[in-house]
Amino acid sequence: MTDTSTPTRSNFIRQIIENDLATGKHEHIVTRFPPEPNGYLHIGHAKSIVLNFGLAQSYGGTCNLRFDDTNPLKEDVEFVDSIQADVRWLGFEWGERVYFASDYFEQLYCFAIELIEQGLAYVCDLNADDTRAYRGTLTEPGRASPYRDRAIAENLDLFMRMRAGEFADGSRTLRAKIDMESPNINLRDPVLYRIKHGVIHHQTGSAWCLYPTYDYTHPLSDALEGITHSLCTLEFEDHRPLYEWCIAHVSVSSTPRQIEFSRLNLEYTVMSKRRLTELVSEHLVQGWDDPRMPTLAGLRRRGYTPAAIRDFCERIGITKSDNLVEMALLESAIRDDLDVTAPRRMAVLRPLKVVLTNYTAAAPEWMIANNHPKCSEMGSRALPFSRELYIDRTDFAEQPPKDFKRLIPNGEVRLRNAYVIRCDEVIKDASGEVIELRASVDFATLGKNPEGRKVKGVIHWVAAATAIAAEVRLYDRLFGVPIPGAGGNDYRADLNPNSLQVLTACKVEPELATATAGERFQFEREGYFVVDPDTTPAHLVFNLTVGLRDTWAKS
RNA sequence: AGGGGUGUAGCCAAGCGGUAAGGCACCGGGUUUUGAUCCCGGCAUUCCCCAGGUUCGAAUCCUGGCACCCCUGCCA
Repeated sequence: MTDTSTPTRSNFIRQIIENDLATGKHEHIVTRFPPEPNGYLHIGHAKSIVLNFGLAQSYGGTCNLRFDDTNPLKEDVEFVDSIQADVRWLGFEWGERVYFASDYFEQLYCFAIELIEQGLAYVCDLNADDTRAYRGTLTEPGRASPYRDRAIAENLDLFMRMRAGEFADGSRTLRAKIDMESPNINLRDPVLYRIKHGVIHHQTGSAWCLYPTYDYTHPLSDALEGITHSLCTLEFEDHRPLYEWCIAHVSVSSTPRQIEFSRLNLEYTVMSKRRLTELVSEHLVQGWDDPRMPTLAGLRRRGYTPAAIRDFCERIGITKSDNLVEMALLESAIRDDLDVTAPRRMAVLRPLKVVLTNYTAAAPEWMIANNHPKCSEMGSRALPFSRELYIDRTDFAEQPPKDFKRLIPNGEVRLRNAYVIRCDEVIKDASGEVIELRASVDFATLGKNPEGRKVKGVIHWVAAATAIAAEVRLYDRLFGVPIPGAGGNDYRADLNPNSLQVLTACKVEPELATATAGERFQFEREGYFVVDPDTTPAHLVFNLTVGLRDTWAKS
């Protein structure tokens, strides 16, 4: 497993575990990450993964990967595969401990028989609508189902026949007999089993037409696996009494403890599986791995590193309070990682030609450029320099704003890793647009500062003749507002129309010719970029991971 | 007859009766051939949702309010 140990801060779950270990309640802990294979993992899942696997790691315990596959209608192997790939990518390994709740279907069925025999569960003939009507409301108690007091023998017979496929979908359920008047709606005789004919379960095929519900399956799966601490999100807090009820009334010896923490909310994105699925199926994005998506697949394609995502998860902490985390925190985590690991390169995103009129060398001159300003072990590379170059249009201004320190008419600027040049002439087309600059080189400025004056600006460039064409995809936040869909609006209306900007005429230094998908670089003065899988030998494509901090643009 | 949670700076978050950690953001200043990075400094001057109370002493304990979130799937 990747060394995922980072200086961890205390949180209430760690305190509970430390106490359980200190008092001898547990000798070692067992946690689990229990995704339902009905969608791709997102950054919110990463919080849970890092928590569960991280806890096991730091306390010498184990963490199981368990697919909570109790609803075959919504699930698919595509997702069991992508989930495993994503957890591995994040840096966690589960060894032999990958399980499926469906592995326990037979065992769960036996437990249900136990409940029936104890008079704690019954077959109910109410349909879905009637079940709802009998349940009561938030402020009114429910009423007992007319089938609640069925004889044990009849329940047993009916339940077996449910399994045998004698009854239609929705015609009967197995329900726990708890308390129809409980103020906690989850305890008003919750459904334990429902009938689903004709669906092919991705693991069990057509072996079953009876499927257990989450509320019944989850606690017992935890108990069967010997989970000590079952961590889930806040909305399951109300389910905890039912979780404990299930474990208490069947013959399992282990008693896992459910602990709830608050889910991650991130500004300018959506995290619900329903919405993410819609974005994909309605082609509002280009797929689960669209670089604008908060999915792990999307973040990976965007250029985020596993280490940065883990770091982010540590930074946000674990509590029970509602939260809305700023995008700046995620961006800070990836910048911190990439700043030390990404080799530097020069790439001109919006090329403007510059001709150096006093530069007459026929063959290119080779400049030496460090791959990293602080890490000499990352080496250096040779950069061709020649009479015709490209600089970025935004690095030249005829009418410079205050404190502009790039190139202006008759002004000087340092070409990074090369000479200081002076802009002598501005050439425009008929419409008045600047199409070329004529400049002259100060040959005395290679590797040293000019005498008697200070040149403040430094800009990047590429030599025209040897430049390589590239496509660069600039990404911005997927939504234009911090909380999409706030106030009951359709979240789709909040999509940011400018979340993707494709630049097709970029010029990059020749060193980048051999870059392969997944490689990350810092394009100096621009940001961090990753080579997109769409790249071919003939066509380079880079994705913007995150821009450099830009204190100039802010003011 | 409702129940379950949560409230510490712009955001995240430590704190667990002994006098408000840290990170992000922001604002200065220094270094710099990336307006990056890095470094230094500032950022809740009795304040922790509010009001009472207990105490030598409270963000921490008690009482009463207020605000926000979750729960009426045969979803998870």
